[in-house]
Amino acid sequence: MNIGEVAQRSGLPAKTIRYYEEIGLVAPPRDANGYRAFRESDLHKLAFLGRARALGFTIEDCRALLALYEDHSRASADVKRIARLHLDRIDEKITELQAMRGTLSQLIEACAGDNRPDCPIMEDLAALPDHGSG
Amino acid sequence: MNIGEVAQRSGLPAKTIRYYEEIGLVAPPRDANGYRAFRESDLHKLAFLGRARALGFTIEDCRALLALYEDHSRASADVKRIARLHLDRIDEKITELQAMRGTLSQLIEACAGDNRPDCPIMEDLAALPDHGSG
DNA sequence: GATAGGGGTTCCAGTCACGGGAAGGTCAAG
DNA sequence: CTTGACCTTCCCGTGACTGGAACCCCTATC
Repeated sequence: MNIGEVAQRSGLPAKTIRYYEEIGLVAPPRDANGYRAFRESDLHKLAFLGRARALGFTIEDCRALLALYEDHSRASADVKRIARLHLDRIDEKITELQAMRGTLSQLIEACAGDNRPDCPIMEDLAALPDHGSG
Repeated sequence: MNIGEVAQRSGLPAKTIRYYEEIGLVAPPRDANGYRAFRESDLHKLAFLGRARALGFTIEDCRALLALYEDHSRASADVKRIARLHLDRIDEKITELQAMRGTLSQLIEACAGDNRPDCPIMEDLAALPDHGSG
């Protein structure tokens, strides 16, 4: 398979596939003309990577997961641990975003949104940070 | 004020303040020795930027907000519009993360997490993408 | 054999919002 | 005069790609 076909079947852009080769996630052999010659196993790895990335795993997580994917004597506990750590990161991010969301939506609701300059959003942003002297 | 004091009072790292100068968000004059000489107004701008960034606004949003901050004949509607667009982006991100969270937590729950290789997480990741022929 | 097009290849630069660290100038205190 | 804390600029690295230039390969057509 050339890169175009693999791109189509894995759902990844050709650029991304080349990048994954560069960082050592896949290592397709080359044809005599220099073209990458992807095997079915490469396609499966790339599809795996695409799915893992879609779930938000970092590239380094993906590298670890791919190693476990290839390791038929793996322990599912290892997979689960990686997934759980990632879930924790996601929860942190969600919490952070929801905090922003809370503040923002309050401010937006309080803002008249008319042609006058007075604006609770501006007032909030303009507040100097607390130096907490107590 | 030198950069150290402004950093402390604004809560921003000196590095970040220099970066904000570089991209034109603040323009403190210089002392004879080449040191940046921040005015109170610069401090206020920087504190404003810090707060806006903490709410997740992009630098370009910040640039626009700062212009409105300085514009005493602004319309609060303009502020509100920027904030609302940002809120929409936050909501998108939250939705995306919650989708990941949903899939991941299901998979994690279904995974035995023992020393056997069988693992629903791996099975999910290994699925080839649908080519949707119908 | 020339040409057009649709593959493929490499390499370089840019993204976003900084952070780290080197190499060097400045200032107040002892 | 030295120490040490501050300040300066400059350049590289981050994560995970994306865009584009310049070039090669292969097939089909005239």
